[in-house]
Amino acid sequence: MKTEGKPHLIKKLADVKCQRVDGSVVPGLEEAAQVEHLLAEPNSEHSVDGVLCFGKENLEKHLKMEDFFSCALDYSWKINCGEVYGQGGDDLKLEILDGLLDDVDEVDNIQAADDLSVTCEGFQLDIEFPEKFSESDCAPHEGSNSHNLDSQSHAPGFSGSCSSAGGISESSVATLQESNSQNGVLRKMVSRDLHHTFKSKFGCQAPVMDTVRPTIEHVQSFDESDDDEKPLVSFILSTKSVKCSVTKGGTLLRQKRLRKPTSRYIEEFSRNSTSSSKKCLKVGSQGDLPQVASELKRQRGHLKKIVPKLELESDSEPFASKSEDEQKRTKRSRTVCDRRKHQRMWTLAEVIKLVDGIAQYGVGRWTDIKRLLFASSAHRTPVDLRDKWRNLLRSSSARKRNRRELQGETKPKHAVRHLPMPVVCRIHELATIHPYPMARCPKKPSDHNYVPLSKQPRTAKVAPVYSQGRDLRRKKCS
DNA sequence: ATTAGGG
DNA sequence: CCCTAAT
Repeated sequence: MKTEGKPHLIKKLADVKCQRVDGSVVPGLEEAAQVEHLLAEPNSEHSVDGVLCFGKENLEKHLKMEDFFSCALDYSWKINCGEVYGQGGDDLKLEILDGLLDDVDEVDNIQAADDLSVTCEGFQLDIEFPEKFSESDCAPHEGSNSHNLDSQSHAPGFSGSCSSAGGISESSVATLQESNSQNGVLRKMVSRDLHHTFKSKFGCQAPVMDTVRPTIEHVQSFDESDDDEKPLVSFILSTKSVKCSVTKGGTLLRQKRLRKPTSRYIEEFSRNSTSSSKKCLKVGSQGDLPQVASELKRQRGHLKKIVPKLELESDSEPFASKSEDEQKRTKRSRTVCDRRKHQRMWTLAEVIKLVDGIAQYGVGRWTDIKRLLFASSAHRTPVDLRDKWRNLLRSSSARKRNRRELQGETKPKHAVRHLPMPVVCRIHELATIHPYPMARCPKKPSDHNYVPLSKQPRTAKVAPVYSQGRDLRRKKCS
């Protein structure tokens, strides 16, 4: 805030508990200083006239602001204010204008926000139809909200509050009270009207200052954590947190917003940097690849933790859910893309190694196999090994079946591609020997005396008997 | 953290 | 190959 050169203001503010003076609030206001319309000029140790003129100059703006507020306050505030201005006593007028002077920066602040009108529309919509959040509302809302987000640094209290009526009234009230906190009469009036309108509107008591404050702080925290990209996402998140308001801390929100994209970006980044050329990956650059992988993994874990919370919060928030859907859609498409890029063919050597490892350590000890046999290949995670083994089993069984059923056929199409017979035999052997629940003894266990698999450290539960190779997809039966 | 299982 | 639930 432009505190310098306005000692009287400082004093005033100090009198009013300096609610806005602490640095936490500043971001928006500092930017407002750049708008520089107002408080520069009235610097002329404003006599009352100066104040008046100044106030009149900005009367329009003020009225606009009223419009803005009235959106949330059902116009009663506007009317009241107009009356006050039109017929009120001079004292009152002066006081109001004086208050306006102090507020002007804030008003301009709001004005400076690119699309006040849009914002107002958003508010109005929300206020007028709080009970029917229909799909049709969503699109315009999102549009307006993204605008809002662009301007949210200017008007912290307003962005992100459009979503729910409660949120709006809360932050609006907050802003109002903030901006009018220097003016006793105005303040009283405002709060009274606020309470009145709020009461008539929502049938309950208007929130008190104390309940309001956390919202503001929260919104601000949202502000500082905002990043340029994904305005929608950030908006939604902020909205959610505003909705569930006071209890939720800003840190959680930040985490949510930061983590999710980050993992994606990291993933993408690692893809782009590594998979641009496969050879490059296979030969070199393995030094930092594991780190990336582990990082990815870790973040995935975080993600897992965080996402459910997110879903919890999103209950019955129509356009939040919609945009979440959007998120999912984009995410899905991206992941599909990534998956393709990711894919690395299993070489025969790898398969053999895997089979060896399984024969050596047993099925299920994928981490061991990975650590001991695939230590050099960073891109094969234990899960990959397991997947590969699964596929091998499936394909081998399929091949056997094929062979048996259609003996005359030339080649079992894609059943097992290019796998040398010995390997397939080994796979089959292992498949019969090792207790991998799904694929074990796919055919007739009765006529086959399979080894009691005593050696296996990780003896799986007795597998249910499956009739066909397709049993891979079976649900587990009792 | 690791594994099983589904997609 | 990815994701998730279960352990």
